[in-house]
Amino acid sequence: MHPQLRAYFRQHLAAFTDTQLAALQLPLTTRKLQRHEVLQQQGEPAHYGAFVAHGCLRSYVTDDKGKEHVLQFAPENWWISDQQGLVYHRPAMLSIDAIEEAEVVLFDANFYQQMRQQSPEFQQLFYLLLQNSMAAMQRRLISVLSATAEQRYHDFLQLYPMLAQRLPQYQIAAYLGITPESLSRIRREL
Amino acid sequence: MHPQLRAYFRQHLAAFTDTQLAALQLPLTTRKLQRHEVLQQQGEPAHYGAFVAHGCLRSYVTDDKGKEHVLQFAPENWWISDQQGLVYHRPAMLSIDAIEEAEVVLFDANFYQQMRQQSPEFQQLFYLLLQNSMAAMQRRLISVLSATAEQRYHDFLQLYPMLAQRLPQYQIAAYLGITPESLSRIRREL
DNA sequence: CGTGGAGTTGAATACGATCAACACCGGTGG
DNA sequence: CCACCGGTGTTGATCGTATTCAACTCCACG
Repeated sequence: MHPQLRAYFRQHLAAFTDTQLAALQLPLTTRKLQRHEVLQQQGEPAHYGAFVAHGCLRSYVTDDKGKEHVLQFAPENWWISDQQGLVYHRPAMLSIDAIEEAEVVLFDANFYQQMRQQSPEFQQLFYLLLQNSMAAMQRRLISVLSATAEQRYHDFLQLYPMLAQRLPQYQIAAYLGITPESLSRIRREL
Repeated sequence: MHPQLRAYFRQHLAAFTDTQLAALQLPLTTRKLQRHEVLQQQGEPAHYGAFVAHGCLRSYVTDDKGKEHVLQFAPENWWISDQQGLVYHRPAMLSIDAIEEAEVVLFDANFYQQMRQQSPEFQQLFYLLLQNSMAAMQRRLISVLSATAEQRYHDFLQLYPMLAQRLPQYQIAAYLGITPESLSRIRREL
């Protein structure tokens, strides 16, 4: 198992030692990604989800007008996948690619089941993760529905100051749901 | 247990008979709600989530300008709650009230734990439900980010034709993130 | 060098919000 | 039975925020 992932599990699963974790039989493969390399294409079968060991990925959709909308940024120690596509073996609704050169640990559709078999603690962990993503997405939906572009940008700066540094502006714009031009104008007022 | 809830579990949990379900010790209480009766106030401690036996509830937030934004409609056989508030014993981010006169089955913060103890099938069921809500919320976020008000309204009609009949227009507008006036104008073009 | 991606700026445009007035309808009480 | 009322929905005029399209700068990288 990738050391970064082992460390992650150690931190989130009290009941395991490094040795126990190393002994786990999980269907995981490590892979390096170039900048802009695509892990998954919207519309194609979803083969893998990923744990990001380092670098940064994003999930996004491309609408009919060709505009990209970012759903999630995934820097180190985040998980990213098209859950629905993986679980139900349906075409992915999301594309996933690397914003920076990255190293990821890939898992497939059986991963969740196999983890459950090895320990119910994993299931608990993944339930919590899902719950947190859900809460985050809820907050985001509310903010898109109720706040102006400027407020949303400031919220983003508050919430992810590191990402705001790291990411190109047009990616942030695609996350906030505004054009790069609008974001540029917002930033001018500072 | 409320017969509507028992029927629901029977449908979603293959392994249980009615007798077994009736024997389960779950902390559930049934309650009737008047139209507009508030089950939970944004900012106050989250005591209960609800399974809707009949009628229709909604969860929503009120922003600083006093505008309401609907997160979810919950007609018969839907679950509705402020997950985060319940689980982490934090103030609720959402308000929940009854759009129509309703009958609900309330559950508290321990519900999930107690269900797990009685059978892992419950955990599985709730994981799936959570996954589905997540997917729905994702689709909605994408549609708010990428589609016009008109497109979103048509999507809503497609997805929830029944609800569109049942609900007052201004509730639908609050769900779509537009004003009642705008929705009225959109409907004129038909 | 020079080429292309990222960011900025300006002018015109579009979409939805706001504000105000009014129509419609169901219920309540005189 | 009718008058009144509040809640819901409609319509019009105006306004504001963000988009679009185009041009231009800057800079990293070949």
